[in-house]
Amino acid sequence: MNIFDLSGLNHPQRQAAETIDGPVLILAGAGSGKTRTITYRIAHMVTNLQIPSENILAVSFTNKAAMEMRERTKALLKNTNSTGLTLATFHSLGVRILRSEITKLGYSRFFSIYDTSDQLSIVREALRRYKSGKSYDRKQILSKIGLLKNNGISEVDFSSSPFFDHEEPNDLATEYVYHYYQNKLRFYNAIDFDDILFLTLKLFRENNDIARKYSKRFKYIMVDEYQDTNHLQFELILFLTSTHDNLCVVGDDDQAIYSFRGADISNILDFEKNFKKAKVIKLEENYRSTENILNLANRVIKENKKRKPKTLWSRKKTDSIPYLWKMADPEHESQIVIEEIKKAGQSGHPLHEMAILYRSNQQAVPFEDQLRMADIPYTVIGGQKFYEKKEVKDLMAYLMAILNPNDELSLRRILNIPNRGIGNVTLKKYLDESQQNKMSLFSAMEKNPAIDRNREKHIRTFVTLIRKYQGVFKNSPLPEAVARFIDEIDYMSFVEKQYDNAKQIDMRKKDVLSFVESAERFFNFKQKEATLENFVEKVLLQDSQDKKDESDDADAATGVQLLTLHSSKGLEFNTVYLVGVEEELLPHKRTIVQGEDISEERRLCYVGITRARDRLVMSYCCKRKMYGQEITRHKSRFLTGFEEDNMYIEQNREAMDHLTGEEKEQFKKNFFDNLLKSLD
DNA sequence: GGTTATTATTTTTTT
DNA sequence: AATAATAACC
Repeated sequence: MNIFDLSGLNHPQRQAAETIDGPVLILAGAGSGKTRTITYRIAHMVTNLQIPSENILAVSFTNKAAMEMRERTKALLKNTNSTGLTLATFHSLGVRILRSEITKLGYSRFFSIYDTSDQLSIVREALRRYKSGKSYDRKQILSKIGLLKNNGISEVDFSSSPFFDHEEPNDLATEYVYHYYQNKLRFYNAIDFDDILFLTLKLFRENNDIARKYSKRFKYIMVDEYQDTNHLQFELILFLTSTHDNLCVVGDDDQAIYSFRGADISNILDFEKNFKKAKVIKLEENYRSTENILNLANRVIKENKKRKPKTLWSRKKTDSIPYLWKMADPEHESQIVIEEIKKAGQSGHPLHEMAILYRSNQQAVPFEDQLRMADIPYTVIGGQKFYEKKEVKDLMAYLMAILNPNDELSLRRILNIPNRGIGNVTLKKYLDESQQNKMSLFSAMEKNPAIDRNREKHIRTFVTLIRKYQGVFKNSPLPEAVARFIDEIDYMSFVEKQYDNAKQIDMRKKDVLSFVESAERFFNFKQKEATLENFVEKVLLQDSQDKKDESDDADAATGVQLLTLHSSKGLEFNTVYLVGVEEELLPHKRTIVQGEDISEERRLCYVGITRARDRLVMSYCCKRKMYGQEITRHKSRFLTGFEEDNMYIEQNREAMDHLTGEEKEQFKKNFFDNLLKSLD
């Protein structure tokens, strides 16, 4: 029998890995070897304790974290059969459960999943019907609906819940919209992201046997990033542990950064209250950052009041101190940072060990420009989602309509793409027809294609197309079916017609091709399970299970890494450039105006600092364009008030503070020499 | 039915 | 500044 060796763990880590039965809370500070501990724990359970891998469930928050865990576990268990192991995000687990059980809630198993833009268009429709002189903010109403769902409140319960204020016009509008919205979704056989958790919970509540079934299957449950779980997720965990109490949660209250999504930090703070006899294990030794970086991080986070007491420490001593660079504007900022990265790259530092972290996605733009100009490879993590690109969305809408013709939103999107002579007027006629006969738009078209004699042929062709491809997708391999479909509707010609500039066309076509490639990879990876519904789900949940294959041939993981502070959680790099550390950006303007929860912004800053192993450079700009206007900016409050402690060195890069007088003269001379040369 | 011009609105973070 | 929604046009 194989023995899995746990001696590579320190004492508390080992204790965490060996405490298998009963509730366990692992308070894991930044860089304390959290993932290592979890993966070793799993390996210990499977190899040493002979626990069948299908009884183990590990849930994490983001796909990236899930993938990292998956790979590291796989590496530890390479000689053992661990295929039954379930490593998932809450959402992917939810979809998996709903796929096999959702009929009990009156949906068909081929439900569509709607993203934010789909949601917004239904809200817009609802608001148009909700006539009341005043106009409402769609986004505000949608986020209220999200808040309600994340607190387990259905459209029926809203008006009698504490979330409802009958004197607040926005709530009255939300009340109407919420009903309208849910009715539409049910009619379309569609669910939104929040429904994935909401409906899974509903399913468990109404069918205790199903909840017990899953609880019996998952006898050992681990939840990563527990500080970022919300109320729904907490209740799901309660159901999953209804037949046992083998629950191990891992988290760090200092890294709670998802409250905007309903995350409730009291889940972790009250764990010992909610789960009696819970063992608490603290991991406080940081293996990642140098002492100086860690000291700065501790200094920044210290200002937050409501924290679990802990002292992170590191053995890594160095002389180098974090920098704060003062820049003129974002162009200057990106220029200086990229120059620096270029030099580091030339002297042998691997590019993928350097990361640029920022608060909001749009900050990436000037850095991308500079990197492209300097011909340095880079990867932007997150940003515009693959499925948010117009062409991908079109194709996805087709796939969803083929899967679920009741999905009116998808159907309407692609009805006239490419142009097939079914415009708004015809659509209107069929919408009326569908409403009158209480049938879906697609059924209306199929049952009565001749409402308008002139359009009959077009309608028939469209209905036949969808029906035909339902068969094709059933009977041929996914990538073949996708390619054949794109060919049949001559989508590439349509793309060509849409744009006049050749470069644009080229890029859009590439998106279409990578969509096909992604289907191919999915097929190679999943084989028999590469069904249409699984593929659609994968794209929508941004689940990159097949990422490994991707990086094998495309070197996706190389190059400088560009990502938001949010998506940086759980990752680490040798060098971190934390850019835009300014008031109104970090902390973000929105949180300052609302006058609330600045502590979360501070945690965000803390997360950024603690990503760095050896070198940390922060920067801020003196001016920045916003709403098309130039605005003066200031250093973030998170770095003010302790300048004399020398925890970081501030340099004015505009005034070349980092150079000696002699170097400055040399620089100026070189600058003018180069200028003269370029004039020749 | 489709295209273009004008106006209004927008900027946080992710599943 | 850039984009989406609406109105006016062909």
